[in-house]
Amino acid sequence: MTNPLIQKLERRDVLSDEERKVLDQSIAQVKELGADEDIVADGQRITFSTLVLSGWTVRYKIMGDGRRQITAFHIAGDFVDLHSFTLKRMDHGVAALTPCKIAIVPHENLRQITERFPHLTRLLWLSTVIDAAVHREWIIGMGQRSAHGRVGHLFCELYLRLQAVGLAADHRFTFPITQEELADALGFSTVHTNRALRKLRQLDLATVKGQQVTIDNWEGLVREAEFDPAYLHLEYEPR
Amino acid sequence: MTNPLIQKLERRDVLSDEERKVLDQSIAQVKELGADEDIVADGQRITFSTLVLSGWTVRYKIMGDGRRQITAFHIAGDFVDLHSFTLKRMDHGVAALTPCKIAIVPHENLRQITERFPHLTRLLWLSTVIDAAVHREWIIGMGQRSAHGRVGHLFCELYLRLQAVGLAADHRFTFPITQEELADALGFSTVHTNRALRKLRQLDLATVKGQQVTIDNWEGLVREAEFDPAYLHLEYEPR
DNA sequence: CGAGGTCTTGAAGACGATCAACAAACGTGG
DNA sequence: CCACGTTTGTTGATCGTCTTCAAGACCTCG
Repeated sequence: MTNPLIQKLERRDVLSDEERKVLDQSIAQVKELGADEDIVADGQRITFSTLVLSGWTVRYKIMGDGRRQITAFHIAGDFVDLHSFTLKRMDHGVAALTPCKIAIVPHENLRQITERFPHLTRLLWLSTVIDAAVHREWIIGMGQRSAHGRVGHLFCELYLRLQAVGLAADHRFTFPITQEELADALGFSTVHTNRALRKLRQLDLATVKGQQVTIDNWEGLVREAEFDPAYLHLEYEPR
Repeated sequence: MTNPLIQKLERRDVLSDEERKVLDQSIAQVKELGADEDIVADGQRITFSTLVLSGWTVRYKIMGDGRRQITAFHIAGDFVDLHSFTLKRMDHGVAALTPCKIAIVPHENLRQITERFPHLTRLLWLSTVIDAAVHREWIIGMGQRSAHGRVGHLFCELYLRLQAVGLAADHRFTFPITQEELADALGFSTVHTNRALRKLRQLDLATVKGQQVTIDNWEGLVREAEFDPAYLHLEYEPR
């Protein structure tokens, strides 16, 4: 199996053989996790970062009253907490949503990449910067988009991200997320989330059936959700 | 005047004389801007980044119907669009809210820093990663906090950020933002924003008078807004 | 001093939360 | 393979939050 991070980076720039090798060698350990297992705890001081090889994970924060806000979904190729390399301490938790395979990359190995491989460093930096761009898009959605627009926007985003690592095609993808988890990401109640999904169905834009999302009308959904893929920065560029 | 970026970075790690010098020399030009002037346009291909030396700026996105979502406020020492160094293309606009003094840092100079100064590179990377942490906290607020909690949280954040560059003390700071702009950042109507401010006043937590914010009860506001400064990563650490 | 921008308040209506009940799907043990 | 319990999804009803529209007060700066 090819390292999905390499696949993701090569979508945006050329990697040399040496860079690919360094990335692969930076992995100290591969682990398997069960669904709902914690990967990193909020507030934890940390000396390694975690790369998702397969499965879905989330970043989240628990509020005083027990409510949860999910701030990001992560899939194969995503470095869930690469930011902890410079931050040193987590400001949120990370958990597996589904059974996952993850790679542990010690911060020391990342530090050596920054010392010796400037171009690769810029690409890793790019990954965290794209994460931030996705965060901004979520802020925009939460501030300005309708409920069903928010769900639709997320579906568009996930479809393109999954497609970039070969996990989606034909406007369909596996979505192993309960409505409760989706609600925690959108900042809605589960009831309202359910109604937003119903609205997307009624508008013939997207359908969720089991763990399968089908985008029935991509153009229409893009229009309704005001989705502009620019923020995912999927273009090939020298960085 | 000392470069406020250096002040901000030195709050988090040691800079060598050489690193300070390199940062100062990376500035190609200093410009003065009037209030409401655009700094960078959404979608623009860009070859330099902008550092705020004084004044307030915002990142924002305009929706199809003309509504605006502000995704970040920036003050002295903030690199408004350092992320464009790796992204190459803007996915939002940046504008001056007040008259500003800004420094232009060509991407070529940043590239050379990544080639020759790994530690300084990590600190610049850190800046973008803290931006992302702030974005996440905004997502959490928009998803879970009450209206006045959201405003209060923003006040706590801005107070600490301003304090870190010597622009606030005694739980007061200058806040040159209209309620309309504040509303665009919170994702509220101006009317509701006004009522959230009134509630903070009624709870004796914070008061806005003219362009001055006074936090009347820091402990109380921190509790009410569930503010935990950890996400600002203001600690001193070797990075 | 007057005019435009900003702030404040009231009232009506839309949107989203909560509570409650039931249906459907899933998984586990018999 | 079926039965049963548990989790997840769906819908209705009621209530609170936030938006919109509208009007008046307060600045501030030419």
